[in-house]
Amino acid sequence: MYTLKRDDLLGLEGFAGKKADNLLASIQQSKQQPLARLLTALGIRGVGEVMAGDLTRYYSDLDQLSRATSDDLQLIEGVGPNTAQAIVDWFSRPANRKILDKLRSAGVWPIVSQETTSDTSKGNLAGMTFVVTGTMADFTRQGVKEYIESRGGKVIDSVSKNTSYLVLGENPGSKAEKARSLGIPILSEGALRQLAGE
DNA sequence: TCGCCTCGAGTTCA
DNA sequence: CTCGAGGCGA
Repeated sequence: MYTLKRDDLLGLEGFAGKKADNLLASIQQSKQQPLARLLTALGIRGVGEVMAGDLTRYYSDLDQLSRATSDDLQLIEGVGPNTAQAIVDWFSRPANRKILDKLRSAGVWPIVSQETTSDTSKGNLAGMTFVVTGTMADFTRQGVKEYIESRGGKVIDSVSKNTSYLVLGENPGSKAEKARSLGIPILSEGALRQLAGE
């Protein structure tokens, strides 16, 4: 694999020393993403953001995961025969093994990340589950999620009777209706902050 | 068999 | 962002 050199950049217009250094540093930085993030990007059927996070709690790098059998995987909460098989199949494909080789030789080989063990025992929202619908004024969706999770709450994306609160924004979808019919308490953005103790 | 939850793809809007 | 499909656990 060809590795971009600092001198390559210096030949380009507009790339004086500092800018070149910044770019190279930025590229290096991009290789330091959490394992769960890379796992999601592999495109294994049934493995999205949440599943990937769960998997990294049991397997701390791709080598370990690639050696897992279907039975091993099914011991994990939320992983059944179907998903387990999809994972085993993915790692058995020669084309995918090549991808892994390339990642490894490019230095993209994350091990388990710092995050995710967000202990749910702390924070004002501990033990509560939230569903967010509509658009928030002061938050991006990711932002609301982080806000809630950092205070011990959990964010899921469909309303059920287990949902503690529905956080309602502008232009809500069908979730608002469902929450109402289930008698789920509805929170405005401000009410959420209040509940969180702001 | 059913309800809950995640995934994944389609839509809409700035 | 929404919403339907389908996997998983009970």
